Amino acid sequence: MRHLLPLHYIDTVARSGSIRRAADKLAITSTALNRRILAMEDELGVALFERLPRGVRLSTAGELMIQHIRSQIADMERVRSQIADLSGARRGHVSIVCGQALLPHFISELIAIYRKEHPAVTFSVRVCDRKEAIEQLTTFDADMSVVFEPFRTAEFHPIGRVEQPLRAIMSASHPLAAKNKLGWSDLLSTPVVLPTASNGMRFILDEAMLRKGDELEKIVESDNFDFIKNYLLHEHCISFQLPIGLKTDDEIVSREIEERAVPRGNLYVAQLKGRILPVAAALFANSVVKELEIRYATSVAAPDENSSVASAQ
Amino acid sequence: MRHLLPLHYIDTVARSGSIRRAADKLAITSTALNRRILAMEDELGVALFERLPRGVRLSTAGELMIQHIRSQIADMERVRSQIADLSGARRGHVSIVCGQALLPHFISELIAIYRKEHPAVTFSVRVCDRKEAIEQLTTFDADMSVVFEPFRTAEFHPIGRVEQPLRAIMSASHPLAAKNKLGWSDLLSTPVVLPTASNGMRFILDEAMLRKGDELEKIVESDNFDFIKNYLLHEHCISFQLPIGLKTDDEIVSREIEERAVPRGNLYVAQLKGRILPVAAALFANSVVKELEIRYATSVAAPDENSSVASAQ
DNA sequence: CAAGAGTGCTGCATAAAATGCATCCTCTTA
DNA sequence: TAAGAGGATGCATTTTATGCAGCACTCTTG
Repeated sequence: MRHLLPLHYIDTVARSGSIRRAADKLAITSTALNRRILAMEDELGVALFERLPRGVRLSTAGELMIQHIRSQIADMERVRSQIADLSGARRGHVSIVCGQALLPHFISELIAIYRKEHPAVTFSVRVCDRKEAIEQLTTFDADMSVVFEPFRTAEFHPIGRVEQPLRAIMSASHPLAAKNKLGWSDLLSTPVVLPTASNGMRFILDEAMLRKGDELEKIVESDNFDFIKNYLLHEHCISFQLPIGLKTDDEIVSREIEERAVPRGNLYVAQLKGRILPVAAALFANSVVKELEIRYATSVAAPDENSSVASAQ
Repeated sequence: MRHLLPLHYIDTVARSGSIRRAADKLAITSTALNRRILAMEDELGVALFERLPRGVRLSTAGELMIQHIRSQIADMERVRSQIADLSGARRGHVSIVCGQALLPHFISELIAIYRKEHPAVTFSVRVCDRKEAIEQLTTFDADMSVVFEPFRTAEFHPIGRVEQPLRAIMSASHPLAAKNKLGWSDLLSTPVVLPTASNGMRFILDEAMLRKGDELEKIVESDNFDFIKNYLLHEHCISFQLPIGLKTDDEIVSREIEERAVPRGNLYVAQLKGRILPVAAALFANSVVKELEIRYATSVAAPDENSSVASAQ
């Protein structure tokens, strides 16, 4: 879209932190880019960027402007998608961020199902922690997020929610594998491998420890679930996983944990508040919410705000 | 704003219904304008306009696009206003549509008060009926509306509401002026002058007549309140007005009407759903809502949806 | 039925704007 | 103190947009 080229330029500069770097990405000279920015600032009457010795940084006015710019670019994408929808072809792109537990089984399966019906829709999926999720939404880098115990701000707009208890995972040969349900004392009786602090499960566990006044015997910490899973095979210890992240596996087994020991957490599907998603993204978000409710709905499965995804007409 | 010139062009063509007419308004040749539209359609891959023998009309895709365009232009205005706000000067423009009753006293007074504090803010006020109000909002021609018994659609977002009973108005010498409160039979006993069908009061009155099964003796109909008011001085008849539209006046007096005869109606302050108003408009809208509640709040004065105007940070 | 007015569209010459190159100046950092 | 990275600027060049004249078409009108 030609008319929002200037906006795209500014966006790139803001992300790059330097006009020359942005110019490289945009495949134009820094001169041209620089002058477009000067022209825009001239029109507005204020500087959008503060000039620093090592580059540029958004000014306060720039912050206001960049939010407008990103929303306009995203909204144009929505319009394009709706227009494409008119001519029969349901095409478009869906950008998702999700927690690590969601990615390997749940999200991948749903994307495959969706793409079977709409082969013209492409996807990008990134893993991120509970704090990054909302950032990705506000910068319009992601259309939707599916995250366990996400940071919730004013811009965070939940469109679906299910509760997820933590389950203990361990090798089949671990002594605790003999029990069906583990209590707090069981968890204390064995070394544990924990996800890093940015993870939602870790958040729940840290709170549990604080409340109980006990510390789990943390021996290894990692932000990679595959690593954790493999480590359990080498030493007799346990770790944790959400039901949605589990896969039946002979070597690794999972056991229920008493709720009074470790409370359930919430898995949220969310979008940016006030945003109207492109057709494809809205449809996919709906399918995620629906599937979550079918598979994991507990007593109260309805989201706490508004269950309906902003419809795309 | 240079970058949304193409968008403004399309908007003008859509409003004008012809490329040549639009070109006149924009002070460019029809050639240039035509080519910009062709270029835009080429980029999108679909025609935004249907070519008719007597001009052009928005296609379905164009309808989608024009909504995006108008919201983009309006939102840029908001950003400009917020940026101006940063540098201390609170400037901007507020565009209001309101019912005829509101205009002469209430709105004019509030604008004067507001402008005393913010002299750099300009206003435009247009009178419109209950149906036009929502149209003006959706086309972004008005920032806010203050209308009695407006049409309510999905795009209509109330930010304030007060109830208003209808009052009977008549010359001081009219026989009914002797009574303090009029019933349905009183209204039937005298000829009446009615506002036209597009008016909210007329809507209430028509419903009352339908329910009662009686017809008021309608002798004159007009869409102009000044005319109606003057007519009351020439013939012994009555008409109707809202408390907010009344002014103490020796020649014309007003009398309460029993609620079971003619029910109260609602006066709404509203904006377009999902829109973030420019700073000045948001502030003025807030002042209108506040003032309405101070002056006319009944038992339940809170609006039925969300009382807070979308804040402008 | 024919003339006329109004419409969108196109080729070509011209005017305007954006771009790239070389360069300058400033500031940080090793 | 020298080197490097970064933003601004003058000037020639290329790209883009504009205006003029004219075409094909449709509907209105006398």
